[in-house]
Amino acid sequence: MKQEQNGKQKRFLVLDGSSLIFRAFYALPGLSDSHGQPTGAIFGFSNMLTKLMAEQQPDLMVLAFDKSRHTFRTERYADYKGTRDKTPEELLSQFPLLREFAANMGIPFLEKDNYEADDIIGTLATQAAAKGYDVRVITGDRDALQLVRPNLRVLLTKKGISEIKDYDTAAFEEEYGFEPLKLIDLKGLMGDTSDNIPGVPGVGPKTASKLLLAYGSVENVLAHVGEVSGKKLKENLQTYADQARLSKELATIELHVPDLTFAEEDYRIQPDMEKMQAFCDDHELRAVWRNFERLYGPAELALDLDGGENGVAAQDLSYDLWDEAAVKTAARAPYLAVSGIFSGLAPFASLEGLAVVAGPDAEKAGFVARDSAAFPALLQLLESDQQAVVFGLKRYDQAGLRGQKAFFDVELAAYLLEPERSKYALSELSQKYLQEAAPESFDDEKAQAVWEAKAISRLYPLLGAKLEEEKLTHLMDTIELPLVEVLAAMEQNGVYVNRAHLAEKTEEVAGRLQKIEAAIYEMAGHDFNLNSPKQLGVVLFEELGLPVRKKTKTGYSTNAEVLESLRLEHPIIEQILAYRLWSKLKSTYLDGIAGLIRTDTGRVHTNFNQTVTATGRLSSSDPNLQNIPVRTEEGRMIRALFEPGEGYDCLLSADYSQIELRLLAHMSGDENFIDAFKRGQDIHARTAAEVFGIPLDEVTPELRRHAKAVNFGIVYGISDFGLARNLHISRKEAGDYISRYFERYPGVRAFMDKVVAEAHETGYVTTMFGRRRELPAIKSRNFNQRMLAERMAMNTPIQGTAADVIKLAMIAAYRKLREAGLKSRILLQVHDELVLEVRESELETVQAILHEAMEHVVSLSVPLSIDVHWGRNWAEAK
DNA sequence: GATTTCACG
DNA sequence: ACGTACGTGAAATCC
Repeated sequence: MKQEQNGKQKRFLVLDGSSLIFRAFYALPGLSDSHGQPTGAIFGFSNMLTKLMAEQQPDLMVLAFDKSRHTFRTERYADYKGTRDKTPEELLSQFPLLREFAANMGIPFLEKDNYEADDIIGTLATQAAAKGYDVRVITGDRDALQLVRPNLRVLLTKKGISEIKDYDTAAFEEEYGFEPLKLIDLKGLMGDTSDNIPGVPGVGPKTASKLLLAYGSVENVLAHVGEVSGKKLKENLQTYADQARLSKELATIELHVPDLTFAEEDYRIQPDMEKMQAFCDDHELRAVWRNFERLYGPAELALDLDGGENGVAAQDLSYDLWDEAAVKTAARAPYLAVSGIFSGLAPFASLEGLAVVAGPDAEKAGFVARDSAAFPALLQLLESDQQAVVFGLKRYDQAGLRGQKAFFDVELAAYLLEPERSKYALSELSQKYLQEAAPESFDDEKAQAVWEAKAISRLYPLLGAKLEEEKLTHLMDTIELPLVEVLAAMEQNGVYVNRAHLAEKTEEVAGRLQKIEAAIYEMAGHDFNLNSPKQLGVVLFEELGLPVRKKTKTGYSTNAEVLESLRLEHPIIEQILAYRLWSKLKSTYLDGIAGLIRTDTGRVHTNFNQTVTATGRLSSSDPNLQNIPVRTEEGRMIRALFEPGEGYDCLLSADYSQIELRLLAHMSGDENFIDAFKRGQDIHARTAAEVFGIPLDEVTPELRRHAKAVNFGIVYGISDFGLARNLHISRKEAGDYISRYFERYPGVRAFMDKVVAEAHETGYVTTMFGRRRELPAIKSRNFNQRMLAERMAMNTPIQGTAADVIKLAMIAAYRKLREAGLKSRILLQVHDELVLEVRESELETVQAILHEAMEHVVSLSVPLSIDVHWGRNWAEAK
């Protein structure tokens, strides 16, 4: 079953020198050697290179560079890459060094008049791939993805240069949904601002993808322009047809650069160790030399081609095709580690097959394809009480394996153990917990699933034991695992958005923006890019001479707070604030959401991410439906676009009243605080009365506002500085507020002190339900970092407990709605609020269920209470 | 990719 | 002396 792949296939690494050196230059601060020669870029670049060579073990290499700005593309279109600034001198001066470095390494350094690095890369890489070499293009430029094909993968540098994403055809298609070569059609339609390729006005990535999905190419879109829906779109496609063709041409990498032929002998790596050492000595690149030595010197890594101890050893990814008897045998295993192959666009999914490893000491992995006779038997087994373990349970749920109690999820386990990690890829968990790296690539998706199932089968006992040790098992079993089913359903439900209404609003806002823009340019005396804080800064603070209130690390600050303070200084400010407001609404909400309405369901299906936040909250993305505007009248019109879908009558919102402060009252046990909530008082007014020493009925709105800010401050981990800044009062006054607050609520002070002290002792804090967050910075000698950690120590137990509570309430509400046989269902969670789609006839019952589920899900020393509102859209449900 | 800005709880 | 409120995600610019 195992294929002998790449056994003798030689590996050719093709580097986009221009792209990588730019990345290296901007990633590293201005290093220089003692002669004053800047060396940051060369340092970063050579480190990257040696690392890459150690990992990739290439046989052949080449470095390609742009020669000059003038190319056959600028010939065709003078403005091509016309927005690029000129290369900084500190970088230019490093190019001769780079040539020298490449020469010493024995790596060919190629540049061609009239062509870009991309074209050299395209020409050599495709020739070599056609000849059967294992070709890998390394670049930071996404354009190169169009080259992906059999034998040719593109490794895209992300996040500076340290992280790399590997694209083969399958990976590309998974992300983009079409074949790599179609990337040029995509650019033809949408253009590319960074290269100044115009594209077709009004066509962004969403529209372009849609058009390509329907018609396949720019030419075919233009040929069928009559069928395209949307009047404006059709018009633009007709008017800008030539521009679209030109854009595609500009985006196409040339694969036939003249006088350039791939021949193996020209690209063998032949380093000159002596020259290399002299070079590194000369420019004080000690770390580079060390890496280089490790690579070619004492010969450890260099000889480690076929593995050894560091995880590159070929792993056994063979498997048996299971029949029903094999499935039956597997049922006797203590658990089944499972990894699925899915199809379908999230949040909808189908299982195409499952790789299975039966328990910790299975002899061999099994594979069961969807069409095999054993598949139903395996599904049945997984739906029984058989313990099953997966990575990323939600997707399985969405593929139909729903409502099972005997599932465990290693991704969720890793999240509970380390909620601050940014990623929980199985490969990383394997590296960290099993000290075993994932293979660089897999022969096919079955081999990958087999590897995953094996990794899961070994991670499960390990992570399970760690959860026990950290007392996180209960949280896992009662909150995170049961919640998966609820989130899976919410994502599939989606929310209906009124498209017609949305389109109208978009037009309206576009018109408004144009007027504001014109007024601003008029006042400024010239056009500029209003979306650029940098250009705006020049206009406001240099040309108009307005006073500078605040600076960012790169220039003048132009945020709303600063602009607000300049309101009376110049009429342009008012307009800029208006522009910011409307352009935010248009780009993020109107255009952003329009692009994510699914044509098959007519609804938007957000992702509810369960392993993102450090505190235990959920997050929402693509689109984020947890930050839909509500605070301003203009913003609420966005909210009004969300309506009940067919078969439903209203949207209902149920939000907790002051849940964080109530939890603080309970957890701190402060009697005064608890008393306020038990009496059902307005907590901010009561706080004002306490802090300012006046009777409750003499609290003015202004005093209440100040007290409210103090309450917020307490939850965030109070500091006089922050409070002063928020209320525009002096730091001393803010300090007085805080000390009077703590005098009146001594239990709160004691609680905060205790939490911080515990964090210092143990290095972590916990919520009421045992969720934990490590705070290593609390021991930092850096004052700022330590203070930040202390504020996190105060905030996390409160925010995290609130997250625990609403998660429990969601599970309870979901179950009760189902048990009652209701059609009404939960659509969204916004941290302290649930949004449901409700039938009028069920309104009473739904409310009763929510009160019960949300208010009585835990028993505290203060009552929990919710406010419920409903209406014909989300804005009315307030 | 990093930075800035701004939307939410 | 230090110089920030806690937790998120998305869009845009400039590199």
